[in-house]
Amino acid sequence: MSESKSKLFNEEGDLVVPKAVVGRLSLYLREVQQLIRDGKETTNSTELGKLLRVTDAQVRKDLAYFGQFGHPGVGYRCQELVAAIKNIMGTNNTWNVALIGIGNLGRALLRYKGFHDQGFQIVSAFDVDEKVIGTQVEGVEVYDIQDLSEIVVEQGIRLVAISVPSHAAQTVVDQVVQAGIEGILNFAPVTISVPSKVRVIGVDLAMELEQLAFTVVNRDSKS
Amino acid sequence: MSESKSKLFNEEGDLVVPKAVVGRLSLYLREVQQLIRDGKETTNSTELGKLLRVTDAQVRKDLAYFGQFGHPGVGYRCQELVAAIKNIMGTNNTWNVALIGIGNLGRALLRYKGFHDQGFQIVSAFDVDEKVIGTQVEGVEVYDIQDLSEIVVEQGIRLVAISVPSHAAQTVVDQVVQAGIEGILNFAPVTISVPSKVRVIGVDLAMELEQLAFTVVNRDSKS
DNA sequence: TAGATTGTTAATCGATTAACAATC
DNA sequence: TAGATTGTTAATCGATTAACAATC
Repeated sequence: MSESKSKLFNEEGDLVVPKAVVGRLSLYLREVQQLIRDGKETTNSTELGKLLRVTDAQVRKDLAYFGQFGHPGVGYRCQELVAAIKNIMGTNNTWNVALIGIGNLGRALLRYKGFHDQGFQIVSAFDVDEKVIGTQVEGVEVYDIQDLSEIVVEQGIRLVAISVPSHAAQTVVDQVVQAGIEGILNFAPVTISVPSKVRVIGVDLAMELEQLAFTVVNRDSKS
Repeated sequence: MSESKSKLFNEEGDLVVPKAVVGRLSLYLREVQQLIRDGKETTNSTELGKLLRVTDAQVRKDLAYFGQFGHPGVGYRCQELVAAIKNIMGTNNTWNVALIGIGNLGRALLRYKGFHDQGFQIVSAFDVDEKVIGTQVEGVEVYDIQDLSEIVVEQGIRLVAISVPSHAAQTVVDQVVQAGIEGILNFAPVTISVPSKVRVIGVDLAMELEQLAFTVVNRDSKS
């Protein structure tokens, strides 16, 4: 029954949830996971609002886009809410991820422990450099990027992280798209072109510093 | 004369530019820099809009928050526009940045070439591990974090990047704030508390993958 | 039951877009 | 001059907030 997702989409098949809401959903998840570590059983929209610096109404509205997870008079049970948000984000099961580009950043990503806890596992790595192809980095095999299509199918990989030099990014993206990848996390500081069916999120580290510089230079009176 | 910035602030001293505009400003900068590399002398709001997938009206309005950089009938001269945006972002001069936490990610950030081009230089690194204190990584000296206040003054450092384990993040942040740092780029996947005068931008890599997973799972009909 | 807190509607606020006179 | 494109105003659209009946 295709009705199960009906609230998230309108008649034209467009996602009806504001993009900002999805961003906050990840933040709610992170905070509630922290509350659980702190030993809390339940939370509520006021508490979550304070943690994220949004209003309580915003918290309730954000969550209500996806269903009814709260208990009037009680609040939200932490474990329940975590399960619900993971379900929405699609991270209740682990995603196999491929890493493309074994430079400095790529190696750091391979060693990064934070992915696993949130349901992501880098299961294979790819490069063009013959010196690294065939080796293992952090227990992850490095393959020739030419073998991408094959390995992707073999290992059920739907997402890739790309950490190649900017000049190589579009070529790699084309290969990745060709291999049937559905989502790309792009660390190269360039805009890449993909068919509309493929999702892209770009992370530009220099740009983040730039945004920080702006907020420091154009500081206003309050937070 | 405090009138020079008057357009960006209202009577209460609050920044009057939508946050989303500042984000796009960095994207305009990146695109125009690319256009220059491609040999283009001028661009216009229609072209920039297509590159960023926003309307031409949005481009003109965004830039107009900060002044008049365009030439009716001509468009925007690329070099001029780059200079103008760098001026707005505060990156027309180089920022000295300190890196805190020399783990996997920290080392990758030290080696990352992309910062320099956008006006950022990591001039010193800090850790608590005696084994790395006193060594150099990529030509950058690693200091004891206890020496932070001293070095920060010495080297004119106003921004730091923090890549320490989550459990250490808040302690490090407190030290950083104590040392008079004005802006923090936080790679630890936790919310940190700072006085309102200090700016923070958080980069949570697992969260980015999570956002990507969401867009893949809840794919709508169009881009 | 009384108190707390949700989910949801209506009102408010802010951001985007369309349109066009001014300019080169 | 005719054509192109800006900067800006007004109209539209979308997101946030306030308020409250429903619920535990």
